[in-house]
Amino acid sequence: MAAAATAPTTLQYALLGLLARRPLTGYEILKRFNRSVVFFWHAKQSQIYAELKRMERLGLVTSRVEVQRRRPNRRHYAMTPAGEAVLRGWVDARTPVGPVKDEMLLRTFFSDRLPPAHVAACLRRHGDEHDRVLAEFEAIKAGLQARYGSVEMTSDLPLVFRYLVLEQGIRCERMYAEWCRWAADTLERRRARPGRASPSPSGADFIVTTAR
Amino acid sequence: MAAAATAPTTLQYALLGLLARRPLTGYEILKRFNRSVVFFWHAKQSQIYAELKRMERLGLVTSRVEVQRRRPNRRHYAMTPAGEAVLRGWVDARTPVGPVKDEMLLRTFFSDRLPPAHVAACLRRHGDEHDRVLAEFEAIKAGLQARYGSVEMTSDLPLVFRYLVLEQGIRCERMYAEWCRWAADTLERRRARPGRASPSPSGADFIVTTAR
DNA sequence: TAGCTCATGTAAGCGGTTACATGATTGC
DNA sequence: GCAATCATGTAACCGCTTACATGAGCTA
Repeated sequence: MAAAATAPTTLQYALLGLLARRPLTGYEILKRFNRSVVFFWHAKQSQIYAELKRMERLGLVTSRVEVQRRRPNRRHYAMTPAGEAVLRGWVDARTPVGPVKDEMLLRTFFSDRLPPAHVAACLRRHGDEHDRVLAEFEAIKAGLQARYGSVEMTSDLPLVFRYLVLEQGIRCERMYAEWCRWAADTLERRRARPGRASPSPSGADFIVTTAR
Repeated sequence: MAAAATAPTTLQYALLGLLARRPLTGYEILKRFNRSVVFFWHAKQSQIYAELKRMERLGLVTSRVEVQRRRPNRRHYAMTPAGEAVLRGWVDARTPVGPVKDEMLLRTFFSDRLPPAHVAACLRRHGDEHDRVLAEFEAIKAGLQARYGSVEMTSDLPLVFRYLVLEQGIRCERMYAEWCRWAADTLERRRARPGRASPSPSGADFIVTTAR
């Protein structure tokens, strides 16, 4: 039951969260992870199995092997009291507004050497991608509502939280798709105008004003 | 001029993008990076310096040292034709809709063991954080507009692209802040109702329907 | 006198991806 | 017969963070 000297990783919290309701095998954790958590926190199979092992060494979970005859053996994991304490502490903590990594924005930022009409077309294609994801999310929402009723109606608390994060996904995809279209429109509207190469400031950077 | 066997990393594209206009010293690259690119692609100083070295070995950039008397020596980097080709190829490529990592959503997803009123309060606090960032971005936009005119008006193409990505940041922060408030409202509205612990489905996961 | 700017680098370590290995069972 | 499912693991590698080192000059 060696106490964790270093702060747990986010993935550990995710796995503890999945184990919070009841014990699961590694494979079950993997499957559930890929059907729920993966939409907002991704990890590969190899990392998940490795992390579970590590968590056992840290005393956050315990495990036992079940021997099966016609199937590969499987390992059952259960959360320890220490694990539960860690999970509770984390859920209750503040979330920092972490730094962004968005390759599309980076690409757009450096797209001034391409013909604007072409960039506009790329933006529209990207917007279509987000529309597709959006449609997927909305289908999931519709499915949930059909089975269990709306957020307001259900008496199932965990379900409510699933609704909340799902809604964030929907809003995020919608926002991104709309931005793509708006950006494409803006570029194309400009095309009608003069639109010379680069006369004025340009060397100036993103930040121009404000404290800090 | 050894050709790159492995695909360049995104950070390399970012650095090439900064070098595209004119040669810069490592320190200048670092400063510009932290005033523009960092808003949508972050990297630490140590990584940037190391990456520039690596890019020179790969033939994407060249460098020469300038000896200074009253200041530390500095290294000037310039993009090679190979680097320019790599950059052009990348800018013109498709962007995949990369996987998400959002600790706030993960935390919310597993918040069913906390009192809903408390979770609502956390969500509001988080929303305030995003409001703060939003205000910062809008101040930057206002500053740009005051100096160089609106997106529609400027004849400076690179500036247009700065406007575009800035707008995405603004929309993203606004969306997030609004979602936080909506989620908090939803939880609080539920509190008035019965709101039992967990009778019905719960074990069911995120995905309930749809193809794939 | 303290602390910031200029200016570049190295080293340890971790989080995460890619890829590989195994092999019976079940469904089309 | 072919593919997918079940079920767990290891090993190499890479991107990135953290931390440290240096030291002159300028500004409050």
